[in-house]
Amino acid sequence: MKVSSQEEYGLRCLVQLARLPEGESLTLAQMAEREGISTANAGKLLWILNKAGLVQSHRGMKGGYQLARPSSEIRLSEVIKVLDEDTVQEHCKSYTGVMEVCVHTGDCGIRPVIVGLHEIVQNALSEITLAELVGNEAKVDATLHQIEGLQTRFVRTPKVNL
Amino acid sequence: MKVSSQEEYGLRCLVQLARLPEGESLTLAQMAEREGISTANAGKLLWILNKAGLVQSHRGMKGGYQLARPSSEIRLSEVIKVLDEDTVQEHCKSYTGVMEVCVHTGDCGIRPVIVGLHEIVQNALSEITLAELVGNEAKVDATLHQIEGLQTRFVRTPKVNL
DNA sequence: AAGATACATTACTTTTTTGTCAAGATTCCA
DNA sequence: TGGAATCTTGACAAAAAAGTAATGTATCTT
Repeated sequence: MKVSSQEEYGLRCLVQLARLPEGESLTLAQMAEREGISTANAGKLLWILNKAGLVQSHRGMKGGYQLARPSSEIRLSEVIKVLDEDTVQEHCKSYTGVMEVCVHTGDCGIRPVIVGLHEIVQNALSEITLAELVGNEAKVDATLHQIEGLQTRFVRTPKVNL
Repeated sequence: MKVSSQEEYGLRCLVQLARLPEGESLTLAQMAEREGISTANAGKLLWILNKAGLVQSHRGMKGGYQLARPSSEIRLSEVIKVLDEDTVQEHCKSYTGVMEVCVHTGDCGIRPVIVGLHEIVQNALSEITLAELVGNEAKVDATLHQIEGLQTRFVRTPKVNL
């Protein structure tokens, strides 16, 4: 279970855009330099993000990329989903598909782990927006640890008073 | 963010072993057949699991593999960690290492996402043991959804009466 | 002790994922 | 209008992961 290169760099590019003052944009060359990746690679990533409607591009001089929506309206769950869509398709037509080919019949116990894990991750990521990632390490850290903390607490003690 | 092939098949092999009556074992050939993978591949997976101390092997006739501990004492968090250890090393010397090479200085907001995600996943997996995966889809599903449910509920409503 | 069975280990092949290149299309500016 | 800047796109190359093969070593049975 790991974050792919494409996910990581793609997310970083979006954070760069989220940092910009209203109305400004970044060219591929600028983006590449800021993230320490090649221009070609940045081009590919931004192309994916553009196709998915997360960023808007403009060609020619004065061209570049900017976010398609305010950073506070872009959740990480959406970002990650877009960035590994291609990959996920293959492993087995997304996690549901795993099962149709799976040698385990029905009641095997593994299916819910795979599917459930995916849900848990999406769930956690849906609590964070791009805006929260902008120059704000402490805050994000707190958000995530709040999730983890509660999780641990309540799960380990099945019945709690609500 | 996806479950690698090695993680999935490795886990499946362990579940096969967990299903066995006390004292019995499975050979590579049996394991391979039951999971629909090649014997060579099963050999590699079991070798990793053996090195990590999760299973015990015995050679020669009457040989095979069995769990090194009762299935109720093997948590999925440990299993997954063992199965992608090699892979994780490379991406950037485990998630902490990412940062030493990272072009982002200190307060970038991305680090806690990567690290935090990893923690959340480990956390969820540490709540499940191999024993719970044995022929018991409904139960695992409930466990995981309980985690997710609580998570969503509490995080979305920042202040709750406890 | 010999031979058969089964794991151990390393090197190699194939497939998948990443990353690069190059030719084309659009936009801006003079 | 022409040229420079910049994104677009598909083909290609390199690196990583997954899977296979082959040779070696331990254990059991007779």
